[in-house]
Amino acid sequence: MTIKEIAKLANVSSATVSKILNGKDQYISEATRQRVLEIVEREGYIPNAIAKSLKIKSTKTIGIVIPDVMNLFFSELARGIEDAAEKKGYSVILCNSDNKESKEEKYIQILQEKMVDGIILTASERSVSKSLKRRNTPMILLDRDISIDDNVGRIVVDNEDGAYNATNFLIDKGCKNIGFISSDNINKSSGERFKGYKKAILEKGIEYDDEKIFLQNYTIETGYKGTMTLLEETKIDGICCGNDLIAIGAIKALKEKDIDVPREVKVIGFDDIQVSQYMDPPLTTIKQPIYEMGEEAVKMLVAIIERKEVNMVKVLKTELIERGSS
Amino acid sequence: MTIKEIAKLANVSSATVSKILNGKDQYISEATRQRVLEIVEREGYIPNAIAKSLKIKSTKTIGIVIPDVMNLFFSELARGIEDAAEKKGYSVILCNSDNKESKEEKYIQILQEKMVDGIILTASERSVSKSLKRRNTPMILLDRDISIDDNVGRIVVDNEDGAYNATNFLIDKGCKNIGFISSDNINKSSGERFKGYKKAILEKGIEYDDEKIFLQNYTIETGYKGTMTLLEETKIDGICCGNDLIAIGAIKALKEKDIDVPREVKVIGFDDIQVSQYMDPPLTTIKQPIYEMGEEAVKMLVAIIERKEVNMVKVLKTELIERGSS
DNA sequence: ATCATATGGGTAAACGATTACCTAGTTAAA
DNA sequence: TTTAACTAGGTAATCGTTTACCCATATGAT
Repeated sequence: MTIKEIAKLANVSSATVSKILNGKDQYISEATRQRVLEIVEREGYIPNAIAKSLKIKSTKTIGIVIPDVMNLFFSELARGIEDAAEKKGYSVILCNSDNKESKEEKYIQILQEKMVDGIILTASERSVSKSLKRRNTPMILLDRDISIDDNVGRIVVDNEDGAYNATNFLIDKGCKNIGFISSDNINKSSGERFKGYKKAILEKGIEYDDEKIFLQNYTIETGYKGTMTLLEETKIDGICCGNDLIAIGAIKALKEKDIDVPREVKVIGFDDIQVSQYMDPPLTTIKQPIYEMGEEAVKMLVAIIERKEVNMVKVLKTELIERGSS
Repeated sequence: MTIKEIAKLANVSSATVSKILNGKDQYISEATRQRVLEIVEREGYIPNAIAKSLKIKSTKTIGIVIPDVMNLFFSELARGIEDAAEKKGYSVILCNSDNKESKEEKYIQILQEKMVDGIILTASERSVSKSLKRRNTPMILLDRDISIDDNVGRIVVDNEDGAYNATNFLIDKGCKNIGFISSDNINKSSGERFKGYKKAILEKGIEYDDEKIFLQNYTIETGYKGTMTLLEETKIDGICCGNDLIAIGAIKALKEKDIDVPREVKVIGFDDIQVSQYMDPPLTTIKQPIYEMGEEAVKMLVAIIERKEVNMVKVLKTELIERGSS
């Protein structure tokens, strides 16, 4: 079923059908309008958006590249993006990069071939210089900022401030030996959180101690391993975690060692992913407005696509959520 | 940059460029091949897949419609799908239906307009009759089976068997008063799990008691509310939960009531979502091969797209994972 | 010497929409 | 009565590929 066949059935030209279907029916009589619409309905005609896209040079589709939808943080981002996109009439193509630059580049290439109107990228750890250059598709960097001078939008959170507040919170609760477990800081957000941690302890006159730092990945396993390592090598009464998954792993390790949380060791996370509140003890954490970040990314991207004036960087605030783990 | 411009730069016709780019270069000299490829590289030419799709009538894209990517179960499904799709050269468009038939129908319409090669649907609770009829896009029903006679593929798990095993496990552990909390059973999978539960207790001579049943949603809240309700109205020493989220809510409620899990009340979940093992106590559950289900859905779908012979229904097995909650 | 086949490419018609421009009749204004 | 403007459509080029054919020339077989 094509628009031509519909046109034939209705005894009009395909132009007329097209105009009716697109609401450009100012100069179409109500009679033919109804007739055409009825035939469209009766025949179950489905417009071919591919053909349309080819002509109008817009696919009403955006691509998102994230490390892994199974990670609660990214799935919430994805959800925020999809919801906002749907409201604006866009579909979203989902790509999981597994934090691998190769997959990331491959996906960005494919997305451009598919002529997406824009791309939202939560970058893997290293910069993706090649595919990002000579790109003409609008792009937003979400959460993970990478240093490229290119013309991209950015949605980030004040990571340093968040970690600073987290650490201060632990200090105020009486902690004197605070560990820091996070992703290794070639990635910018983790680096900023580390800075916030350091700033807080130094300000309060606590000595910085390399042995209290464990940097690996943003995973539960890292939290577990990191805590076990810190426990062996040094004395701690508080752990500032780079994200909630790490905090979950940390608590698991502490429990196994029969160390009471929060009495003996206090733990604070970062992100406030959905399950955090259901952990035992419920996680105290620095809440990122994850869903909202996704939404903001879409808003900025669509504004760029529509060639509106926009501020190319938006920094969102974090918020400390006190629960049971500290 | 179009193929024609590349052709002009290389002093060949666009047909030649197209053939080279698509590996149909049997009758192209190595010299021109190299020359064209170099120009393509130098100019950063990106093929327009939209134009290609229009011509070859295939978009190498599939659509997935799930209730909510933020739900761990569905995000794992989505990941399984995306990974398998990528291996087969397909991209995936992600749609969240929020369990609403209206959104579901809207998305299915859009996906068809975008000429996806196939659709994977985890249906919302009620049947989506209208948009599923007169469809000519291949479709797989994943996890949630709905009764349509139409020509669709199906990937399901043996839900009845899983719940049967779960309940039997609780009985073998000594439970005599087993509650059942799940989604209300207009949706088929929950209905089957309920049947498995009932079958198990009746077989062991335990009387069926309506008061021990609480059916609402597949959410943490339902688990919490359901447990509180059962605790008030009746006596229980075991809870068979329709999924892990419910189990998480149940444990939360039991802890609040200072009831020890698993000593006083044993809890078993269903799904084995990622975080289950990190709960306290770690969840005993009926593991569904979630990721694999996503993969299988893609395999079946691609087989249908490529017009291969396939069995239109695949039933996967569950497995009991014993952890700390029972 | 002739014919068949392999080699290296080019021409142009699709694919299914959109839309700038055209036509022709009707109304209204001058 | 002429003309401008509005109404209700139609024509056909175009978007960027792919691919069924077509056309040479070269090579080999008979």
